[in-house]
Amino acid sequence: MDWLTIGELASRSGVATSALRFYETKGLIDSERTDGNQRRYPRATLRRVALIRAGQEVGLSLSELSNALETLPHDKTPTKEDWRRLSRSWRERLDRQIEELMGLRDDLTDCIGCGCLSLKSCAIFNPGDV
Amino acid sequence: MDWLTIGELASRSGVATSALRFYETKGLIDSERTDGNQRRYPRATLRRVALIRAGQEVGLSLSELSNALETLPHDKTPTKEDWRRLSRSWRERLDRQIEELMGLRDDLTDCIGCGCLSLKSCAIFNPGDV
DNA sequence: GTACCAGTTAAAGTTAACTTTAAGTCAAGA
DNA sequence: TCTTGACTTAAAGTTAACTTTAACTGGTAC
Repeated sequence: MDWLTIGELASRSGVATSALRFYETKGLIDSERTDGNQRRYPRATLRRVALIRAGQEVGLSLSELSNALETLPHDKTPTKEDWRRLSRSWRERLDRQIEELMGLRDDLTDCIGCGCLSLKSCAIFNPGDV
Repeated sequence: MDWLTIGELASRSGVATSALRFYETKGLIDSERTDGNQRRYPRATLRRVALIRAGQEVGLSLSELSNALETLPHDKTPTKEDWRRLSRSWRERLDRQIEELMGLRDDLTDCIGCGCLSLKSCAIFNPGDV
């Protein structure tokens, strides 16, 4: 197995070293140390970091990600089942998010059409569907 | 014209009084004062606050909103043209956001289908389309 | 051996969007 | 008059997700 320094991991993942250290304090990733106390990451960490960034895109917080990734192995490739489970739940989340934004867009479109200067009847102005 | 106290504005808009005062420090809304130094808001502020919340939903920051609202009258209903301009630009923003999320969802769907354990070829793992 | 870059740590700083706190004022009801 | 409850302010606190800083160590090129 070949190991990555924090600088290598940073440049390959596009995530700053400071962020990687930060992730480590949060338990999202972990590392071995050399004799000189430097971090060395297994290759699988590259994937793990990519997952973290993808998860953030989906709108997950680091602590939610921490829970989600808890079930995945730190030092090797996750199984198909691991990945299937994760990606399915993220997809559902994305679906909900898109749903929500599209609803808002529809409301907005209606408003453009109608001029929508009535506070009482406008969907945008009455988010709780009053 | 009848005026709203900060408490009334808060309960009608669903925004905390502390947030309303905060908005005022940011110049997003403004108020008159009574002899006893209490804030009184014109009715139009209700709409303005609703616009702020809607804008936030669309993903705008308060400072972006501050710019967007700068062109609107503080103390009366915006004209159709004011509103048309605003809602159109917000709609475009929403379109882009939805576009982006749908792209991510497609990638994710592909990944579910393929098991997607290859770091090299996976769209999720290679956000920059590598 | 000396320069220099990559790495180490703990602690403080950053930004957004508020909330909380503390200490005080004002208006209305019993 | 006394007591609430709604209001006022400035200043400090909160949370997330990091970044920056300062002071130090380790490894490599010349």
